[in-house]
Amino acid sequence: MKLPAMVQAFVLHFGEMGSRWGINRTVGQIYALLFVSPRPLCADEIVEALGISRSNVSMSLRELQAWNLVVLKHLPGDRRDFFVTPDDTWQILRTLAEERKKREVDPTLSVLRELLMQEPATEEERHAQARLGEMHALIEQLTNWYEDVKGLDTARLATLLAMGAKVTRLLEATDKVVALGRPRRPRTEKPRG
Amino acid sequence: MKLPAMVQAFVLHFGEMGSRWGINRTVGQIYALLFVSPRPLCADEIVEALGISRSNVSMSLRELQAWNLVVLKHLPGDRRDFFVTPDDTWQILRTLAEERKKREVDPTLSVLRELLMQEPATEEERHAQARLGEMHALIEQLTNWYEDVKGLDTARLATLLAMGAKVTRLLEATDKVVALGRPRRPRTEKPRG
DNA sequence: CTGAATTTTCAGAAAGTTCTGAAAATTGCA
DNA sequence: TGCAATTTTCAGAACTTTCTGAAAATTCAG
Repeated sequence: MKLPAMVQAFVLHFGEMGSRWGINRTVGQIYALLFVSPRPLCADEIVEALGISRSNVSMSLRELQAWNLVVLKHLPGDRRDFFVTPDDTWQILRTLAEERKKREVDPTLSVLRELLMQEPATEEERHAQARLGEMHALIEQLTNWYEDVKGLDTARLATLLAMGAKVTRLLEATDKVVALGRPRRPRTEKPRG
Repeated sequence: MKLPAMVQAFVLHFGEMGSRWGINRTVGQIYALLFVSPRPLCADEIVEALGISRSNVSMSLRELQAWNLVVLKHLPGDRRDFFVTPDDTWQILRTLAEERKKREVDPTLSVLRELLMQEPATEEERHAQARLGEMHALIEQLTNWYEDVKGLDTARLATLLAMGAKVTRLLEATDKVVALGRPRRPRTEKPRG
């Protein structure tokens, strides 16, 4: 590795974190390297920069492509495959959230749903099922929120984040204002333009 | 294992997922077992139920306690340690979020901050630092949101989740209402990109 | 077509992690 | 105190994941 100190530190850290995030060390390092690189890199440059085997780079790049975290790029007059990370850092976050949900949440949700369909045979199973029901409800609330929010464009998402917990205060205030002006009615959803 | 079929299925699934979530198989299984159990279990009961070694149970329980995902409980007139998961499923979620943030986000944030303090020596480092700055800003926005929201009581948190993306519509509506009462000003932000 | 450049695959080596059994330490009762 | 019940520790066995080198496959210019 003959990288600038700053890049090196970042790459190594990302490798470490990679393990905690369920992507492996090499994959994390390659991602980090591409993320800070001012231009597309080809496999051999990555080999050179990280001091790992060519085959490892090849396999890790496949994995990153599968996760949509890097994309392949061809340079004119060069036969080799080059790679970059998407520019938009928010997009990276979205991708990551989506992939992790697919791998880490959806399977559990579907197992829970199946188990909740079953008739509990004993008191013990009845209790277990009730507990599973709680967990299912909770995960479903979270994923519904996520599905709802993930479609927002970046500006709105940023607004939402900036607002944070203040939203609930706003909601309460709005409720009161609405309550003042109107007799109570069941509210129907308005579709958005 | 001589568990009810439903419990067994859940326990095994959670074990599998455990690996994807960075906690290991046994830890996942023990957690799942305690989660659906109608009463506190002691180590030997867990050994019996899951068919794993006593020492493994002991170590895994330590880990779960460190994560605050199970708590120790003493039954009157019994010398053994018993274990339960906290009842409130939301609390479990909060704990999990907090622990994962500590392990998976905070270290990165602090490395990024350090690297951003440095003077870039080359053009390459300048570019890398700009990129790291983007990542830092993004993670910080997320953690700020999280810090803000995590203090909400469960009812408000549920409201917030239920509201989801509709919040931004509400915000825009509120902006307009507020705007009516005030002198017009040029807007910096364009709606709907 | 040929063959050099490049990428991919895969068996097994290396490294990392999880799990066990045996032994040590702790606890609290008599 | 002594002792049985219980929990903890830890070296190394078993298992899993990651990484490599060598070989196969693909690509494309001539």
